[in-house]
Amino acid sequence: MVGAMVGAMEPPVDEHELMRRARALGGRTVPEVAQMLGVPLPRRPGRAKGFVGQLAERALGGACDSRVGPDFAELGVELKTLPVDGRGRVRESTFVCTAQIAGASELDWSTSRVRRKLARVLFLAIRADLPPAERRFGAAFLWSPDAAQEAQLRADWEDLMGAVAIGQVEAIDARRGEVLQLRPKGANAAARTLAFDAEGAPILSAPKGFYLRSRFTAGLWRGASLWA
Amino acid sequence: MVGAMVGAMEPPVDEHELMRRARALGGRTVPEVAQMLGVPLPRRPGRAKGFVGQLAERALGGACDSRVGPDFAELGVELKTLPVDGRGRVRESTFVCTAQIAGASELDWSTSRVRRKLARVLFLAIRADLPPAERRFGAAFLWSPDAAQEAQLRADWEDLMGAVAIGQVEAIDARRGEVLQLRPKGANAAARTLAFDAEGAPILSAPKGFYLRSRFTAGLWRGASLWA
DNA sequence: ACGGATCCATCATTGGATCCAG
DNA sequence: CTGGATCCAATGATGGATCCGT
Repeated sequence: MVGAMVGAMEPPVDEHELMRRARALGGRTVPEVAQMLGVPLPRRPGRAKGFVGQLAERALGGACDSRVGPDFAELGVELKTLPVDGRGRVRESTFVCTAQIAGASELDWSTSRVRRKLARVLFLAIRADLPPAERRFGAAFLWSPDAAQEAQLRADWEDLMGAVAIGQVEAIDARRGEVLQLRPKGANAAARTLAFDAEGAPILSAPKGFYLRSRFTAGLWRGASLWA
Repeated sequence: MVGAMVGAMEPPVDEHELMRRARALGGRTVPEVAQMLGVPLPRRPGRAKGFVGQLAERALGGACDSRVGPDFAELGVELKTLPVDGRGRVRESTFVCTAQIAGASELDWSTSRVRRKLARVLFLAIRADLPPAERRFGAAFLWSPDAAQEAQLRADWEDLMGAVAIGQVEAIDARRGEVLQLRPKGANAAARTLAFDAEGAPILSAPKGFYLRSRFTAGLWRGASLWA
Protein backbone atom coordinates (compact mmCIF):
# COMPACT_ATOMS: atom_id res chain seq x y z
CA MET A 1 0.00 0.00 0.00
CA VAL A 2 3.02 2.19 0.37
CA GLY A 3 3.48 2.05 -3.36
CA ALA A 4 0.08 3.59 -3.84
CA MET A 5 1.51 6.90 -2.73
CA VAL A 6 4.35 7.06 -5.21
CA GLY A 7 4.27 9.34 -8.20
CA ALA A 8 1.72 11.86 -9.38
CA MET A 9 -1.46 11.73 -7.38
CA GLU A 10 -4.97 12.77 -8.30
CA PRO A 11 -6.51 15.43 -6.11
CA PRO A 12 -8.88 13.94 -3.53
CA VAL A 13 -12.47 13.92 -4.78
CA ASP A 14 -14.07 14.78 -1.45
CA GLU A 15 -13.30 15.44 2.19
CA HIS A 16 -13.63 11.77 3.10
CA GLU A 17 -10.98 10.82 0.60
CA LEU A 18 -8.78 13.63 1.84
CA MET A 19 -9.18 12.47 5.44
CA ARG A 20 -8.43 8.86 4.51
CA ARG A 21 -5.19 9.97 2.96
CA ALA A 22 -4.35 12.18 5.92
CA ARG A 23 -4.98 9.34 8.38
CA ALA A 24 -2.80 7.07 6.26
CA LEU A 25 0.10 9.42 6.96
CA GLY A 26 -0.39 9.05 10.71
CA GLY A 27 2.58 7.29 12.33
CA ARG A 28 4.84 7.60 9.32
CA THR A 29 8.09 9.52 9.64
CA VAL A 30 8.99 12.45 7.45
CA PRO A 31 11.89 10.63 5.73
CA GLU A 32 9.59 7.65 5.03
CA VAL A 33 6.99 9.80 3.34
CA ALA A 34 9.62 11.73 1.42
CA GLN A 35 11.05 8.51 0.07
CA MET A 36 7.60 7.23 -0.90
CA LEU A 37 7.09 10.37 -2.94
CA GLY A 38 10.59 10.41 -4.35
CA VAL A 39 11.27 13.79 -2.77
CA PRO A 40 14.86 14.43 -1.67
CA LEU A 41 15.30 15.44 1.96
CA PRO A 42 16.77 18.89 2.60
CA ARG A 43 20.47 18.76 3.40
CA ARG A 44 20.01 20.71 6.60
CA PRO A 45 16.61 19.91 8.10
CA GLY A 46 15.57 22.65 10.46
CA ARG A 47 16.61 25.27 7.97
CA ALA A 48 14.04 24.16 5.42
CA LYS A 49 11.21 25.32 7.63
CA GLY A 50 8.45 24.78 5.12
CA PHE A 51 9.53 21.36 3.98
CA VAL A 52 7.17 19.23 6.06
CA GLY A 53 4.15 21.33 5.12
CA GLN A 54 4.89 21.05 1.43
CA LEU A 55 5.65 17.37 1.72
CA ALA A 56 2.27 16.83 3.37
CA GLU A 57 0.53 18.78 0.65
CA ARG A 58 2.07 16.60 -2.02
CA ALA A 59 1.37 13.44 -0.08
CA LEU A 60 -2.32 14.30 0.00
CA GLY A 61 -2.56 15.15 -3.69
CA GLY A 62 -2.65 18.92 -3.32
CA ALA A 63 -1.95 21.34 -6.16
CA CYS A 64 1.55 22.54 -5.38
CA ASP A 65 1.51 24.99 -8.28
CA SER A 66 -1.57 26.94 -7.35
CA ARG A 67 -0.72 30.33 -5.91
CA VAL A 68 -4.29 31.43 -5.36
CA GLY A 69 -7.14 29.70 -3.65
CA PRO A 70 -7.05 26.91 -1.11
CA ASP A 71 -4.55 24.07 -1.18
CA PHE A 72 -7.34 21.73 -2.21
CA ALA A 73 -9.14 24.16 -4.42
CA GLU A 74 -12.08 22.02 -5.42
CA LEU A 75 -12.84 21.09 -1.86
CA GLY A 76 -12.20 24.55 -0.46
CA VAL A 77 -9.88 23.06 2.15
CA GLU A 78 -6.62 24.52 3.48
CA LEU A 79 -3.94 22.24 4.86
CA LYS A 80 -1.99 23.29 7.95
CA THR A 81 0.57 21.23 9.79
CA LEU A 82 0.35 21.56 13.55
CA PRO A 83 3.58 21.01 15.47
CA VAL A 84 2.88 19.13 18.71
CA ASP A 85 5.01 17.37 21.32
CA GLY A 86 4.62 13.88 22.78
CA ARG A 87 1.99 15.01 25.22
CA GLY A 88 -0.09 16.69 22.55
CA ARG A 89 0.90 20.24 23.43
CA VAL A 90 1.00 22.66 20.49
CA ARG A 91 4.51 24.03 20.11
CA GLU A 92 4.10 26.91 17.66
CA SER A 93 1.67 29.45 16.39
CA THR A 94 0.15 28.77 12.96
CA PHE A 95 0.85 31.05 10.02
CA VAL A 96 -2.37 31.96 8.21
CA CYS A 97 -1.46 34.39 5.42
CA THR A 98 0.35 37.62 4.74
CA ALA A 99 -1.40 40.86 5.63
CA GLN A 100 -2.21 43.49 3.01
CA ILE A 101 -0.78 46.58 4.64
CA ALA A 102 -1.28 49.11 1.86
CA GLY A 103 -4.98 49.41 1.06
CA ALA A 104 -6.07 47.96 4.39
CA SER A 105 -8.90 50.47 4.64
CA GLU A 106 -10.61 48.96 1.60
CA LEU A 107 -10.81 45.46 3.08
CA ASP A 108 -13.47 43.92 5.23
CA TRP A 109 -13.72 40.73 7.23
CA SER A 110 -16.34 39.05 5.09
CA THR A 111 -14.06 38.97 2.05
CA SER A 112 -10.76 38.83 3.91
CA ARG A 113 -8.06 36.32 3.13
CA VAL A 114 -7.95 35.25 6.77
CA ARG A 115 -11.63 34.32 6.70
CA ARG A 116 -11.33 32.48 3.40
CA LYS A 117 -8.24 30.59 4.53
CA LEU A 118 -9.80 29.53 7.79
CA ALA A 119 -13.24 28.64 6.43
CA ARG A 120 -12.24 24.99 6.22
CA VAL A 121 -8.89 23.70 7.47
CA LEU A 122 -7.33 20.27 7.63
CA PHE A 123 -4.96 20.26 10.59
CA LEU A 124 -2.32 17.59 10.45
CA ALA A 125 -0.33 17.08 13.62
CA ILE A 126 3.40 16.54 13.44
CA ARG A 127 5.70 15.58 16.26
CA ALA A 128 8.04 18.56 16.47
CA ASP A 129 9.91 17.51 19.60
CA LEU A 130 11.91 14.75 17.92
CA PRO A 131 15.08 14.97 15.84
CA PRO A 132 14.31 15.66 12.16
CA ALA A 133 14.86 12.08 11.04
CA GLU A 134 12.30 10.81 13.55
CA ARG A 135 9.63 13.43 13.09
CA ARG A 136 6.37 11.72 12.27
CA PHE A 137 2.86 12.63 11.30
CA GLY A 138 0.10 12.24 13.85
CA ALA A 139 -3.64 12.72 13.95
CA ALA A 140 -5.57 14.78 11.42
CA PHE A 141 -8.78 16.71 11.87
CA LEU A 142 -10.98 19.00 9.84
CA TRP A 143 -12.13 22.27 11.35
CA SER A 144 -14.39 25.14 10.51
CA PRO A 145 -14.83 28.02 12.96
CA ASP A 146 -18.01 27.90 15.00
CA ALA A 147 -19.92 31.10 15.70
CA ALA A 148 -17.95 32.00 18.80
CA GLN A 149 -14.60 31.28 17.14
CA GLU A 150 -15.50 33.30 14.09
CA ALA A 151 -16.54 36.19 16.31
CA GLN A 152 -13.16 36.09 18.08
CA LEU A 153 -11.26 35.93 14.82
CA ARG A 154 -13.32 38.71 13.36
CA ALA A 155 -12.85 40.95 16.39
CA ASP A 156 -9.08 40.52 16.28
CA TRP A 157 -8.94 40.97 12.52
CA GLU A 158 -10.99 44.15 12.66
CA ASP A 159 -8.91 45.52 15.52
CA LEU A 160 -5.62 44.78 13.79
CA MET A 161 -6.59 45.83 10.31
CA GLY A 162 -8.44 48.84 11.66
CA ALA A 163 -5.21 49.95 13.28
CA VAL A 164 -3.35 49.40 10.03
CA ALA A 165 -6.01 51.31 8.11
CA ILE A 166 -5.54 54.42 10.27
CA GLY A 167 -1.78 54.32 9.87
CA GLN A 168 -0.87 52.65 13.16
CA VAL A 169 0.97 49.73 11.57
CA GLU A 170 4.24 50.63 13.27
CA ALA A 171 2.54 50.59 16.68
CA ILE A 172 1.18 47.05 16.35
CA ASP A 173 3.12 44.20 17.91
CA ALA A 174 2.55 40.51 18.50
CA ARG A 175 0.94 41.09 21.89
CA ARG A 176 -2.17 42.45 20.25
CA GLY A 177 -5.07 40.12 19.41
CA GLU A 178 -6.56 37.38 21.56
CA VAL A 179 -6.46 34.51 19.10
CA LEU A 180 -5.04 36.12 15.96
CA GLN A 181 -1.83 38.15 15.98
CA LEU A 182 0.26 40.11 13.48
CA ARG A 183 3.96 39.25 13.37
CA PRO A 184 6.85 40.07 11.05
CA LYS A 185 6.84 37.98 7.88
CA GLY A 186 9.72 38.48 5.56
CA ALA A 187 13.22 37.46 4.61
CA ASN A 188 14.67 39.28 7.64
CA ALA A 189 14.24 42.32 9.84
CA ALA A 190 15.32 44.58 7.00
CA ALA A 191 12.42 43.57 4.74
CA ARG A 192 10.10 46.43 3.91
CA THR A 193 6.78 46.90 2.15
CA LEU A 194 4.61 49.88 1.25
CA ALA A 195 2.45 51.25 4.07
CA PHE A 196 0.87 54.56 5.05
CA ASP A 197 1.31 56.54 8.25
CA ALA A 198 -1.36 58.34 10.26
CA GLU A 199 -1.13 61.35 7.95
CA GLY A 200 -1.63 59.14 4.91
CA ALA A 201 1.95 59.62 3.75
CA PRO A 202 3.61 56.56 2.17
CA ILE A 203 6.21 54.87 4.37
CA LEU A 204 8.15 51.61 4.27
CA SER A 205 7.19 49.21 7.01
CA ALA A 206 8.03 45.62 7.97
CA PRO A 207 5.80 43.12 6.15
CA LYS A 208 3.45 41.26 8.47
CA GLY A 209 1.59 37.99 8.56
CA PHE A 210 -1.43 36.75 10.47
CA TYR A 211 -0.83 33.91 12.92
CA LEU A 212 -3.15 31.86 15.11
CA ARG A 213 -1.90 31.79 18.68
CA SER A 214 -0.92 28.32 19.85
CA ARG A 215 -3.36 28.71 22.75
CA PHE A 216 -6.15 28.84 20.13
CA THR A 217 -5.06 25.89 18.00
CA ALA A 218 -4.42 23.90 21.19
CA GLY A 219 -8.11 24.32 21.94
CA LEU A 220 -9.07 23.07 18.51
CA TRP A 221 -6.79 20.09 18.95
CA ARG A 222 -8.29 19.13 22.32
CA GLY A 223 -11.82 19.57 21.00
CA ALA A 224 -11.13 17.40 18.00
CA SER A 225 -9.54 14.69 20.11
CA LEU A 226 -12.82 14.11 21.91
CA TRP A 227 -14.19 12.76 18.65
CA ALA A 228 -11.20 10.81 17.52
CA MET B 1 46.37 47.97 -19.44
CA VAL B 2 44.15 44.96 -19.78
CA GLY B 3 44.68 44.27 -16.11
CA ALA B 4 43.16 47.61 -15.26
CA MET B 5 39.76 46.21 -16.16
CA VAL B 6 39.85 43.22 -13.87
CA GLY B 7 37.84 43.08 -10.68
CA ALA B 8 35.37 45.50 -9.17
CA MET B 9 35.27 48.82 -10.95
CA GLU B 10 34.29 52.24 -9.75
CA PRO B 11 31.42 53.87 -11.60
CA PRO B 12 32.65 56.42 -14.14
CA VAL B 13 32.74 59.91 -12.69
CA ASP B 14 31.57 61.69 -15.82
CA GLU B 15 30.61 61.13 -19.44
CA HIS B 16 34.16 61.59 -20.63
CA GLU B 17 35.38 58.81 -18.40
CA LEU B 18 32.49 56.63 -19.52
CA MET B 19 33.35 57.26 -23.16
CA ARG B 20 37.02 56.52 -22.60
CA ARG B 21 36.08 53.17 -21.15
CA ALA B 22 33.63 52.46 -23.96
CA ARG B 23 36.24 53.27 -26.61
CA ALA B 24 38.71 51.02 -24.82
CA LEU B 25 36.35 48.13 -25.50
CA GLY B 26 36.41 48.83 -29.23
CA GLY B 27 38.02 46.00 -31.16
CA ARG B 28 38.01 43.56 -28.27
CA THR B 29 36.09 40.33 -28.63
CA VAL B 30 33.37 39.23 -26.24
CA PRO B 31 35.38 36.28 -24.87
CA GLU B 32 38.37 38.57 -24.29
CA VAL B 33 36.35 41.03 -22.28
CA ALA B 34 34.62 38.26 -20.34
CA GLN B 35 37.97 36.83 -19.36
CA MET B 36 39.29 40.23 -18.31
CA LEU B 37 36.33 40.57 -15.97
CA GLY B 38 36.44 36.99 -14.77
CA VAL B 39 32.95 36.36 -16.10
CA PRO B 40 32.25 32.82 -17.37
CA LEU B 41 30.93 32.59 -20.91
CA PRO B 42 27.45 31.11 -21.34
CA ARG B 43 27.53 27.47 -22.35
CA ARG B 44 25.32 28.07 -25.36
CA PRO B 45 25.97 31.55 -26.71
CA GLY B 46 23.04 32.67 -28.77
CA ARG B 47 20.64 31.46 -26.13
CA ALA B 48 21.91 33.90 -23.52
CA LYS B 49 20.56 36.84 -25.45
CA GLY B 50 21.27 39.47 -22.86
CA PHE B 51 24.80 38.37 -22.08
CA VAL B 52 26.71 40.88 -24.17
CA GLY B 53 24.67 43.78 -22.88
CA GLN B 54 25.28 42.85 -19.28
CA LEU B 55 28.94 42.17 -19.92
CA ALA B 56 29.28 45.64 -21.42
CA GLU B 57 27.56 47.19 -18.44
CA ARG B 58 30.00 45.53 -16.06
CA ALA B 59 32.97 46.40 -18.22
CA LEU B 60 32.07 50.08 -18.02
CA GLY B 61 31.54 50.07 -14.26
CA GLY B 62 27.74 50.14 -14.29
CA ALA B 63 25.60 49.24 -11.30
CA CYS B 64 24.36 45.77 -12.17
CA ASP B 65 22.17 45.60 -9.08
CA SER B 66 20.12 48.69 -9.66
CA ARG B 67 16.67 47.82 -10.93
CA VAL B 68 15.46 51.38 -11.13
CA GLY B 69 16.98 54.37 -12.75
CA PRO B 70 19.54 54.52 -15.55
CA ASP B 71 22.41 52.06 -15.91
CA PHE B 72 24.79 54.83 -14.88
CA ALA B 73 22.54 56.45 -12.37
CA GLU B 74 24.73 59.36 -11.37
CA LEU B 75 25.33 60.36 -14.95
CA GLY B 76 21.76 59.73 -16.08
CA VAL B 77 23.06 57.59 -18.95
CA GLU B 78 21.51 54.39 -20.34
CA LEU B 79 23.70 51.83 -22.07
CA LYS B 80 22.40 50.05 -25.17
CA THR B 81 24.32 47.65 -27.33
CA LEU B 82 23.67 48.09 -31.03
CA PRO B 83 24.10 44.99 -33.18
CA VAL B 84 25.68 45.90 -36.53
CA ASP B 85 27.23 43.94 -39.38
CA GLY B 86 30.57 44.44 -41.11
CA ARG B 87 29.18 47.19 -43.30
CA GLY B 88 27.75 49.11 -40.39
CA ARG B 89 24.13 48.13 -41.00
CA VAL B 90 21.98 47.83 -37.89
CA ARG B 91 20.68 44.27 -37.57
CA GLU B 92 18.03 44.51 -34.88
CA SER B 93 15.58 46.82 -33.27
CA THR B 94 16.52 48.14 -29.82
CA PHE B 95 14.52 47.25 -26.75
CA VAL B 96 13.71 50.33 -24.68
CA CYS B 97 11.55 49.21 -21.77
CA THR B 98 8.40 47.29 -20.93
CA ALA B 99 5.09 49.04 -21.44
CA GLN B 100 2.69 49.64 -18.58
CA ILE B 101 -0.51 48.24 -20.00
CA ALA B 102 -2.81 48.53 -16.98
CA GLY B 103 -3.07 52.14 -15.95
CA ALA B 104 -1.93 53.47 -19.30
CA SER B 105 -4.49 56.26 -19.17
CA GLU B 106 -2.74 57.81 -16.18
CA LEU B 107 0.60 58.18 -17.93
CA ASP B 108 1.93 60.99 -20.04
CA TRP B 109 4.93 61.42 -22.27
CA SER B 110 6.75 63.94 -20.11
CA THR B 111 7.12 61.49 -17.25
CA SER B 112 7.16 58.30 -19.32
CA ARG B 113 9.76 55.60 -18.91
CA VAL B 114 10.51 55.74 -22.63
CA ARG B 115 11.39 59.41 -22.42
CA ARG B 116 13.53 58.96 -19.32
CA LYS B 117 15.36 55.97 -20.78
CA LEU B 118 16.13 57.75 -24.03
CA ALA B 119 17.08 61.11 -22.53
CA ARG B 120 20.76 60.15 -22.68
CA VAL B 121 21.97 56.91 -24.26
CA LEU B 122 25.39 55.43 -24.80
CA PHE B 123 25.17 53.22 -27.88
CA LEU B 124 27.88 50.62 -28.11
CA ALA B 125 28.13 48.84 -31.45
CA ILE B 126 28.71 45.11 -31.51
CA ARG B 127 29.47 42.98 -34.55
CA ALA B 128 26.50 40.61 -34.63
CA ASP B 129 27.28 38.95 -37.96
CA LEU B 130 30.20 36.91 -36.63
CA PRO B 131 30.20 33.62 -34.72
CA PRO B 132 29.82 34.16 -30.97
CA ALA B 133 33.49 33.60 -30.19
CA GLU B 134 34.49 36.30 -32.65
CA ARG B 135 31.92 38.92 -31.82
CA ARG B 136 33.64 42.13 -30.96
CA PHE B 137 32.80 45.57 -29.70
CA GLY B 138 32.93 48.49 -32.09
CA ALA B 139 32.40 52.23 -31.94
CA ALA B 140 30.54 53.97 -29.14
CA PHE B 141 28.54 57.17 -29.23
CA LEU B 142 26.39 59.20 -26.90
CA TRP B 143 23.01 60.39 -28.03
CA SER B 144 20.19 62.54 -26.84
CA PRO B 145 17.12 63.08 -28.99
CA ASP B 146 17.02 66.38 -30.85
CA ALA B 147 13.76 68.27 -31.13
CA ALA B 148 12.61 66.48 -34.26
CA GLN B 149 13.48 63.06 -32.88
CA GLU B 150 11.74 63.74 -29.61
CA ALA B 151 8.66 64.86 -31.52
CA GLN B 152 8.63 61.60 -33.48
CA LEU B 153 9.10 59.52 -30.37
CA ARG B 154 6.42 61.43 -28.54
CA ALA B 155 3.94 61.11 -31.41
CA ASP B 156 4.44 57.34 -31.56
CA TRP B 157 4.29 56.96 -27.80
CA GLU B 158 1.10 58.96 -27.54
CA ASP B 159 -0.49 57.04 -30.40
CA LEU B 160 0.43 53.66 -28.95
CA MET B 161 -0.33 54.39 -25.32
CA GLY B 162 -3.47 56.26 -26.31
CA ALA B 163 -4.68 53.12 -28.02
CA VAL B 164 -3.82 51.07 -24.96
CA ALA B 165 -5.60 53.57 -22.73
CA ILE B 166 -8.85 53.18 -24.65
CA GLY B 167 -8.69 49.41 -24.47
CA GLN B 168 -7.28 48.75 -27.95
CA VAL B 169 -4.21 46.88 -26.75
CA GLU B 170 -5.21 43.70 -28.56
CA ALA B 171 -5.50 45.60 -31.83
CA ILE B 172 -1.97 47.01 -31.71
CA ASP B 173 0.77 45.23 -33.63
CA ALA B 174 4.39 45.91 -34.49
CA ARG B 175 3.47 47.68 -37.72
CA ARG B 176 2.24 50.68 -35.79
CA GLY B 177 4.61 53.55 -34.98
CA GLU B 178 7.15 55.21 -37.23
CA VAL B 179 10.21 55.02 -35.04
CA LEU B 180 8.90 53.39 -31.88
CA GLN B 181 6.92 50.16 -31.93
CA LEU B 182 5.20 47.88 -29.40
CA ARG B 183 6.12 44.19 -29.60
CA PRO B 184 5.54 41.16 -27.41
CA LYS B 185 7.89 41.03 -24.42
CA GLY B 186 7.62 37.99 -22.24
CA ALA B 187 8.76 34.45 -21.61
CA ASN B 188 6.72 33.17 -24.54
CA ALA B 189 3.49 33.65 -26.45
CA ALA B 190 1.49 32.35 -23.50
CA ALA B 191 2.67 35.12 -21.14
CA ARG B 192 -0.14 37.34 -19.96
CA THR B 193 -0.52 40.53 -17.95
CA LEU B 194 -3.45 42.57 -16.69
CA ALA B 195 -5.10 44.87 -19.23
CA PHE B 196 -8.49 46.46 -19.85
CA ASP B 197 -10.72 46.18 -22.89
CA ALA B 198 -12.73 48.91 -24.57
CA GLU B 199 -15.53 48.47 -22.05
CA GLY B 200 -13.07 48.85 -19.16
CA ALA B 201 -13.39 45.19 -18.20
CA PRO B 202 -10.20 43.49 -16.99
CA ILE B 203 -8.64 41.06 -19.48
CA LEU B 204 -5.37 39.20 -19.76
CA SER B 205 -3.22 40.36 -22.62
CA ALA B 206 0.27 39.67 -23.93
CA PRO B 207 2.89 41.84 -22.21
CA LYS B 208 4.52 44.35 -24.54
CA GLY B 209 7.75 46.28 -24.78
CA PHE B 210 8.78 49.44 -26.60
CA TYR B 211 11.40 49.03 -29.30
CA LEU B 212 13.25 51.52 -31.49
CA ARG B 213 13.02 50.48 -35.14
CA SER B 214 16.39 49.64 -36.64
CA ARG B 215 15.72 52.24 -39.34
CA PHE B 216 15.79 54.83 -36.56
CA THR B 217 18.91 53.65 -34.76
CA ALA B 218 20.63 53.25 -38.14
CA GLY B 219 20.10 56.96 -38.63
CA LEU B 220 21.66 57.74 -35.26
CA TRP B 221 24.62 55.54 -36.12
CA ARG B 222 25.24 57.26 -39.42
CA GLY B 223 24.88 60.68 -37.85
CA ALA B 224 27.34 59.79 -35.13
CA SER B 225 29.84 58.34 -37.60
CA LEU B 226 30.21 61.75 -39.24
CA TRP B 227 31.86 62.92 -36.07
CA ALA B 228 33.92 59.88 -35.31
C1' DA C 1 12.90 42.25 -43.54
C1' DC C 2 10.61 42.22 -39.77
C1' DG C 3 6.75 40.92 -36.72
C1' DG C 4 6.01 37.72 -33.41
C1' DA C 5 8.31 34.47 -30.34
C1' DT C 6 11.71 33.34 -27.37
C1' DC C 7 15.94 32.91 -24.02
C1' DC C 8 18.64 33.68 -19.55
C1' DA C 9 19.85 35.88 -15.07
C1' DT C 10 18.54 38.27 -11.23
C1' DC C 11 15.54 40.20 -8.03
C1' DA C 12 11.18 40.47 -5.57
C1' DT C 13 7.26 38.24 -3.63
C1' DT C 14 4.67 34.58 -1.72
C1' DG C 15 3.66 30.36 0.67
C1' DG C 16 5.34 26.85 3.54
C1' DA C 17 6.56 27.51 8.44
C1' DT C 18 10.23 27.07 12.59
C1' DC C 19 14.15 29.19 15.10
C1' DC C 20 15.96 31.39 19.09
C1' DA C 21 17.29 34.98 22.56
C1' DG C 22 15.88 37.00 26.64
C1' DC D 1 7.11 31.31 26.59
C1' DT D 2 6.74 33.88 22.96
C1' DG D 3 7.69 38.07 20.19
C1' DG D 4 10.64 39.12 16.78
C1' DA D 5 13.74 37.16 13.36
C1' DT D 6 14.73 34.05 10.07
C1' DC D 7 15.02 30.12 6.33
C1' DC D 8 14.02 27.70 1.69
C1' DA D 9 11.64 26.74 -2.69
C1' DA D 10 8.94 28.13 -6.25
C1' DT D 11 6.73 31.59 -8.85
C1' DG D 12 6.46 36.05 -11.18
C1' DA D 13 8.42 40.31 -12.90
C1' DT D 14 11.92 42.82 -14.95
C1' DG D 15 15.98 43.92 -17.63
C1' DG D 16 19.29 42.44 -20.90
C1' DA D 17 18.25 41.52 -25.77
C1' DT D 18 18.36 38.12 -30.18
C1' DC D 19 16.09 34.31 -32.73
C1' DC D 20 13.57 32.74 -36.64
C1' DG D 21 9.62 31.61 -39.85
C1' DT D 22 7.17 33.55 -43.58
